[in-house]
Amino acid sequence: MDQAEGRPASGGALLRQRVTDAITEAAFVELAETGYARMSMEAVARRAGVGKAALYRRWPSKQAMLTELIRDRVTGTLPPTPATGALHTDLRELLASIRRQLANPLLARIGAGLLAEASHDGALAEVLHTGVAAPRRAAAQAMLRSAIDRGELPPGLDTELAADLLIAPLAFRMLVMRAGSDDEYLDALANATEAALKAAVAK
Amino acid sequence: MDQAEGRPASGGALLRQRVTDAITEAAFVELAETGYARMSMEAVARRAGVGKAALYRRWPSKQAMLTELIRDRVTGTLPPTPATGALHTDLRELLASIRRQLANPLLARIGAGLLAEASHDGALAEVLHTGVAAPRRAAAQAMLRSAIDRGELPPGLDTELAADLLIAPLAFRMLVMRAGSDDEYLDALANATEAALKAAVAK
Amino acid sequence: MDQAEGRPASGGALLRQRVTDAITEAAFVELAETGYARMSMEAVARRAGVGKAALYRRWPSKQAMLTELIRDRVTGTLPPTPATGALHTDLRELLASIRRQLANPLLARIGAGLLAEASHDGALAEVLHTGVAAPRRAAAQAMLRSAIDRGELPPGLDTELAADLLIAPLAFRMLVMRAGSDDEYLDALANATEAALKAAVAK
Amino acid sequence: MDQAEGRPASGGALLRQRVTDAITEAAFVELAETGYARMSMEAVARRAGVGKAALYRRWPSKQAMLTELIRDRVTGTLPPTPATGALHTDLRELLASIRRQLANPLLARIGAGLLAEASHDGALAEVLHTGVAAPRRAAAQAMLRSAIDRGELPPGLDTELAADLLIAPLAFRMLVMRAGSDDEYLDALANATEAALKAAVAK
DNA sequence: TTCTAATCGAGACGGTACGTCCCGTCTTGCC
DNA sequence: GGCAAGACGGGACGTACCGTCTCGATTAGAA
Repeated sequence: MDQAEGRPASGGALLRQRVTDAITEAAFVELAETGYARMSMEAVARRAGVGKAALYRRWPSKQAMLTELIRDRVTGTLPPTPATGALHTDLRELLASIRRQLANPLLARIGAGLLAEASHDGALAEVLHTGVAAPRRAAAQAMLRSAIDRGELPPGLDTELAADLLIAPLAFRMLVMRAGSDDEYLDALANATEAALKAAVAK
Repeated sequence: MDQAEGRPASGGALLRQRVTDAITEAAFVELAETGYARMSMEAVARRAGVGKAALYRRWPSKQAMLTELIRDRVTGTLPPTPATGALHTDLRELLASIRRQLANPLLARIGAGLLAEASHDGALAEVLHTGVAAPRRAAAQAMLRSAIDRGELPPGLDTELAADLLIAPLAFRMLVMRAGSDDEYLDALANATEAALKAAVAK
Repeated sequence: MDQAEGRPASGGALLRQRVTDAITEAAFVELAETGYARMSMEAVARRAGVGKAALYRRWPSKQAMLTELIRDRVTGTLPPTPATGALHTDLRELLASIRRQLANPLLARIGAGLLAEASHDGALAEVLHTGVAAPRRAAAQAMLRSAIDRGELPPGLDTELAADLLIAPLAFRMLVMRAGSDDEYLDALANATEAALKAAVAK
Repeated sequence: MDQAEGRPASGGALLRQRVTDAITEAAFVELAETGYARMSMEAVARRAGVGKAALYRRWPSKQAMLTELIRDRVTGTLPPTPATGALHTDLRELLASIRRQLANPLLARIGAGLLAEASHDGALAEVLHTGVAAPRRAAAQAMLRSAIDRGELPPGLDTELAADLLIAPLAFRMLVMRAGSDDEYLDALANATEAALKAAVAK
């Protein structure tokens, strides 16, 4: 799944970067146009001006290609963890950051398909979990720990639950309900979430 | 899309209920086994012991069939709105009810696929919104209004936001993160949500 | 294959003649329009304003229906055997008669299909042989016997061969080659055939 | 319809001869077993061990495939024109040659179907006319011209009519009547035909 | 610089599923 | 019981992709 580089072998040749790039580019365009499930390898190859074999030389299957492409695109673009020095402003900033990320048009088009595929494709599920969800949860939890250190939140805070409270309402609204959220909504949500966090102590 | 009943004037022939039932049954089994996107009409027909034409006589396409099947299965199974007389117990009961619904194994298998398909299929999106989401939100909001009437929540409550706070954390966790939730999680979540609701006043 | 009439049975009812007629009429129109092999029972029923079952109540299959229809239409329409009192004029008249029959537009459309079907359908082959070919050969042979009696042809004439010589050139030309034949052609053919017949003595 | 050879400019892929051969082989077996009209592309593909797409890559439809297959099989197998130096022996030899060709078991099975299809399919009609009928008529007419040059036939011979007289009786008997013909029949037919030819002068 | 082997574009390959049409049978309710 | 209408199981039609394979024509590392 990662043979896109390398091969110092004997008389051989390497997979050419230009080709890989053309495929990647074409694949994201196709993804955006037709969605995760409907995208066809033939269309990607055609758009990239490339033979189908060039795709299958790089990835063993359509799923694997998409999984890797998603991973590479999505990983490493983690926005900075808010650190304003106060829980309420940190919170408000985190919500704005989440909104910004979820408003990405590609994500809007293929996000749901990604989650659907992940139910059947362990590799993709893993990518999404460790590449997307985990770092964001970790950032949120770091933010919460700062607040605990500052005394803004009780030391007994259940950070697992707290991360859900922080992320879920906005993520669910945008990803699943496909509803928008204006600044007022975020303000109100920040207030409510702050209250929730203060009550989120483990038993 | 709903011609399974009704009479085209005179002398005509009706779609037979037994066949419709066999197809419906087979379709759900296939859905559970292979998921929303991978399911094949041929497999459904084969399993139902039916010709492919019997499917296409009822629905114009695979998408239409699935959309209608989902609608019929999912609509009308609305659990009762909690009405214990106290916000906290209502809340706890609603969370338990949501967990029960989301634990449905069929839903677990095809829920994500459904959401993915809905991004590209307006009819399905509509079905999911008006058939699934809207009644549940309405029930949650009715519950909240009772609490307002009893003075447990402020009259200025933003019920739109409040519904998100009620439903999203658990739904997101189970549907998207595919994580479980034990009774302790629900207890703690109920506490935190109650606090959030009390702070969820519109600006 | 012959149940189109009859059935004085117990409390039953008879197949209605009006329906049979409508089907027959429609079948010939469809035959003429789409040919023997392409004709569809659904189209016949539709055109006749009749249920498909009405067809299958009368005939066990598409082939059987066509076979019987062809038989009924084609049998009994035998033109009179020429008897002018002289071989040459008899001959010329017979050729004109053959040309007239083969110029039938329905025959032109479905004749070849009929022959093709007959290769795979013994019943149809039988119908065509005993209903169409045999009586015409018999008439030709009667004509030849008159000529022998008059001394215009030798008594040792091979009437089997002679019938081929009489019928085949024109029939092959029109039926298989789908070529026309004007009066001059028929005149010349009559001359040549007369010469051939005089030489057609069995060894 | 003929792209089985040739190169589409550069880098492309060719239809593989082995596959084409397997399909051709399978198609003729199926043709012989089930006839022209009943033959199915799925059965051909199955028997050839080939995907249906391999067929449709070569020919746009079932009809086109059969038309081309027939053309290729039937064209170029023209037997030599008799040239014994005497009309009577030429004639006898030509009849024997016709009998030999029409006794081909494949032809016996699908010949009629071919003619039937030709009524509805101009391409096939053309193939049969220019590929099968025309060269044979031309050969017969060449044979007749030699006889004229030798003085065995009158210079005013109507060669169009003469070709009919030569070919039709035997062809009609075998192809349409599906009757056999022994050597005695051919001897007698040769005698009669020779007499007919001598009388076949244009008006 | 020449050799040489893997990569390249193109697209054919065996398959599977799509949605359509027709076969011959069966079902429904009316006459 | 026949009738019109048309649903039924089945099977072939011709199309679109899947992932693999084949073909000459590059192309770049090793000699």
